[in-house]
Amino acid sequence: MKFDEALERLSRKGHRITEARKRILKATLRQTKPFAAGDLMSADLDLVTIYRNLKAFEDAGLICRADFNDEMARYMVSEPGHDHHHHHIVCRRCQNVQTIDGCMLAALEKTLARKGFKQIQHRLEFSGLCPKCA
Amino acid sequence: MKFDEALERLSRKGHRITEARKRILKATLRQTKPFAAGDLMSADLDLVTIYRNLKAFEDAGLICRADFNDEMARYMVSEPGHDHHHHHIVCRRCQNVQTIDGCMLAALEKTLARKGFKQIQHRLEFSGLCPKCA
DNA sequence: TGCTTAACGCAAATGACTTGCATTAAATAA
DNA sequence: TTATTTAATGCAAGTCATTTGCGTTAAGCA
Repeated sequence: MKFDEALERLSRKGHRITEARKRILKATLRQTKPFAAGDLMSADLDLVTIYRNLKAFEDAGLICRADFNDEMARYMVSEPGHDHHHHHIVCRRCQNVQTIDGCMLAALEKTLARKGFKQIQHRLEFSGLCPKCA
Repeated sequence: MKFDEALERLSRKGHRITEARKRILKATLRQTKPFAAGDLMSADLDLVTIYRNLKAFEDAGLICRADFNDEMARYMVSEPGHDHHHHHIVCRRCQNVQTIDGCMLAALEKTLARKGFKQIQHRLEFSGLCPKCA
């Protein structure tokens, strides 16, 4: 995701482009792993402003939440072109993320649908040691 | 899970059988949906004691955590005989849970392993409207 | 260039959960 | 059975991520 495209998307959603927002956006786009609000912290930014901006970024589709099992919300920068349904594998050591394209759960959802379930959704996250860390 | 078997398992793990523990255990075994600590609250029980007991129950394998996306920990009573790997589908309306036996993700994990990932794990939760609620 | 209102930053609140500590009472040994 | 040990309890207070209130600042439009 490029900085200018991100600004454009924010604008289009009616969010103002402020200095703080630009700084937080830059820090966000710099992230290569799932990150938490605290990871964006810097001396000249209020944490509250970071939280509010993460909400705006999520609203504009710049980032998406991907909680793991720890106690805080994690986000990942959305890659345009990956807007469709997909899953991730996160390295438990280096936290790097790879996208797993395609999803083989349609068959199972169909089975559940046959049993009478409606509006089925799923959340699936893989973790492991990535090739570098293994 | 039967009350007496649960007590037995707690004992075997070195946990004492106290009055408060028995009361919390009874309330726990009464749950049919994923429940949170607060769901076990009652006038004569301290929330702290509930938290500590949930930890003991988890340790003894009586319950297991199954977080959904909300802000608190959820637990489900373990059914003996379902100790193997499986997933759940939770109704987004009535919160009822059904077990999905078997897991079709082995193939995908194999693909990931072929790419060099090690010690792969996954977390998968389905949600939807159950036949009754649909 | 002035107006409206979103966004900011500070302080304080929230809510789930944990920790410290003195007291009580299981489980075990005597 | 009784004494002993130490886990479990209950209260108060503390964490920690996140949210809310509010007065002030400034973005973006008229």
